[in-house]
Amino acid sequence: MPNKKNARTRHTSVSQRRQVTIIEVAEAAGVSIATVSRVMSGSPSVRSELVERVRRAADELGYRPNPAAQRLASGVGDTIGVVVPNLANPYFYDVIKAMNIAAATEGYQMLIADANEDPDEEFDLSTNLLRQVDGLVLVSPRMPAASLRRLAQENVHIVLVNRVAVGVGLPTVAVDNYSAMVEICGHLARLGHRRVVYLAGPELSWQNVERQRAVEQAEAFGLEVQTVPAGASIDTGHAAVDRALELKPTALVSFNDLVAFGALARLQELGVRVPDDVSLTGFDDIPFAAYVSPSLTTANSPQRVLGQRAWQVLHQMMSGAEVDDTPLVKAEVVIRGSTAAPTSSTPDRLPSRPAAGSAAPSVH
Amino acid sequence: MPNKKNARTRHTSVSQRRQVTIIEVAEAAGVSIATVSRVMSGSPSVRSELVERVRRAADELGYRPNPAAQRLASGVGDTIGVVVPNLANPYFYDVIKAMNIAAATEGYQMLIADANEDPDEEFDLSTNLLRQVDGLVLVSPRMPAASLRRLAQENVHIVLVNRVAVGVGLPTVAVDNYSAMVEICGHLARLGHRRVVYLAGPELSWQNVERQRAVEQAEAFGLEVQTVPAGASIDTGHAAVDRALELKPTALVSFNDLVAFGALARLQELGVRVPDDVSLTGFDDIPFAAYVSPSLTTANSPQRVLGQRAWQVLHQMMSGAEVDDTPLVKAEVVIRGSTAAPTSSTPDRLPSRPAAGSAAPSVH
DNA sequence: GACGCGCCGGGAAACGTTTACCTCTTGACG
DNA sequence: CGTCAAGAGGTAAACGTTTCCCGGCGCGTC
Repeated sequence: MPNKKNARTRHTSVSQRRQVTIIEVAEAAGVSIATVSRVMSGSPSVRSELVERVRRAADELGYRPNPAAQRLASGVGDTIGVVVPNLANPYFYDVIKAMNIAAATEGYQMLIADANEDPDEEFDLSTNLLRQVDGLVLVSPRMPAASLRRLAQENVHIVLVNRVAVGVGLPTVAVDNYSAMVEICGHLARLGHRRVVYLAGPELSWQNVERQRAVEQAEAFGLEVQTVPAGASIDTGHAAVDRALELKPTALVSFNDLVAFGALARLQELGVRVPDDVSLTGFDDIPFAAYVSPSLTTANSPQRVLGQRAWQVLHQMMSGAEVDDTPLVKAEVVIRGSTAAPTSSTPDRLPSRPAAGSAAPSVH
Repeated sequence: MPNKKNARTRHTSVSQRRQVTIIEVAEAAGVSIATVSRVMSGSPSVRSELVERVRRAADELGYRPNPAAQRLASGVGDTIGVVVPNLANPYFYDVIKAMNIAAATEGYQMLIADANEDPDEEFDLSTNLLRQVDGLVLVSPRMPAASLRRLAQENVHIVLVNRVAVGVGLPTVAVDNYSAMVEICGHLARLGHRRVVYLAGPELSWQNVERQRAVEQAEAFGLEVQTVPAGASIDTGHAAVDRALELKPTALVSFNDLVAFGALARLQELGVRVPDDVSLTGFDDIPFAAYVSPSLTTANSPQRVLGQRAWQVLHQMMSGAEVDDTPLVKAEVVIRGSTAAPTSSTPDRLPSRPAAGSAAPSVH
């Protein structure tokens, strides 16, 4: 048995100390397990002397109740599930974080699942989670309304974040995407933009539908709008730019900040200046939107508020309370450096950087 | 009973359909519950005819095993726990995401806890999680070695990410912070920097200790190093700049990218140009480091690799296998726009912009 | 001084699985 | 033709709680 050249330290099996159960505590304290259970759950109907004795016994033995047994016996637990389309998107983290803080305060934990932008996986994950949590939060779910409806019939409390689904009967907490996007378009129109390309998000995303609807509505402002699919991430935003530029826009309206970042990177690679040659907007105002260069004009989607409200609503439901239907949360447009008036009349994207004057040759 | 002015839609209680249990399936299929259990867990010792019958019955009834009962009876589950210092730090996103993908492939779920940079909370959360998961991943834990040792004695498999703790006996997956930071310092020294301030991370962070050790070692390069505490987030980085500038450095070496972002913002507020007046470096290379302006010189800490390896190691432990001690993962230094040679000889940080005017008041 | 009512606390039945153990059947082999 | 082994599947005992139900006891009331 030649010893391997690779040093291995044996991190072998765990110590097999058996778990301390309620029975041992009961024996140590000289009471019945019922009493121990009562003490642990703070029932008022135990003499304080016994409470004391049980507490001490539990401490000394290092007793900690078995959550699986508790859940099985009582039917309730202390865990909520969260399903998000993509764990790499900072937008969701702020929502999750806020929700987690709120939930943790109340003693709840979070089981998190990443659906990878796949509606089917999303549904499957939700279905699985259903069985082991007391409540479920679906953040920006992409699954069809029919799927949502099926979930709604299950034996769990569910709240939707950033997805308004009519006729499904699930309480919802969402941002007013439409108004904010209209405002962004208004801003661009006022700057004098005419040809705009919308870098569209996931087709099945409600937020995308809303934002796109807003952009298209902006033709009322005299904007000429075209759409190019661009996903929801940096990569996909990056990849969409070339097609978008073929449409010779003066401004790029991105589905979200990530897409805008990707677009920005690609534009810079191409030598297209922002906002000089083309303006660029994002959506969400993730913490980094202020730090890119140029800083991003975007809409501040209040993730914290969403997270908190989502928990609030879920908690109400779990407590059997009637739930207020929360109105859409306003998103505030924040104007930064990535938008400006278009330079020439009919600006053609031309990477060439003529001296200092930037007289781009007019094409088309 | 005046009706409220606020429209409320009653999202009342959940439908009280009782759960379908294994017993009903057994009855429907005309077999014992043992057989159902065997079929569900894919035991080979069941006639295929029965398998078929049970499957059909289960499907028709919509049977899904109760996870709590399974866990209680079998002693194992399909959940791992993850504790991170701060869910809002993008560095962790990719680690978590990679880990989640790997784990999900194997049918495992993730219970996530955010310790809020608090070592005590970290320990408590870990202790809680212990009881309900099959494995635990502690990402960049700040808790003292003694606490880790206590956790190590518990009845669960634990792996540490980015925390090397000797004498604790916990397998570890970590980045070679030291070498990368030495390299960063070398880069600065080569550029001609002499006075450097290290914007230090959390004192209890192993990564900070390593990085700081590297920076201090850089005095061998002729660097004069001073340290200012700066936390791990944008805010704290922002707040630390003023104190750092009092030391009149030509370069700021940040604990991580977030701190660097905060510092950058503050520097810009103060009119201090980067890298002209002062150079700035980060660490981690989070996805946004390339997009700030100036883009950030930093070290690429391979989060994906860490996440994958962490799962790998944990999985090995859970399967009872012996675990390879993984070597430190290399972090690659990536040089971008935020570092340059210091301007004058003995550069007093002077925000003043010689050419274009703007003589900022010299602060002490 | 008996009776009844609250409070406490114990006994034991769930909760829904997994799995050890046992029985029965069937086929092979001597 | 008898014996034995192997395979299939059923019975029931865990797993560790919660909680229903009930008995005992002390005290107030008539």
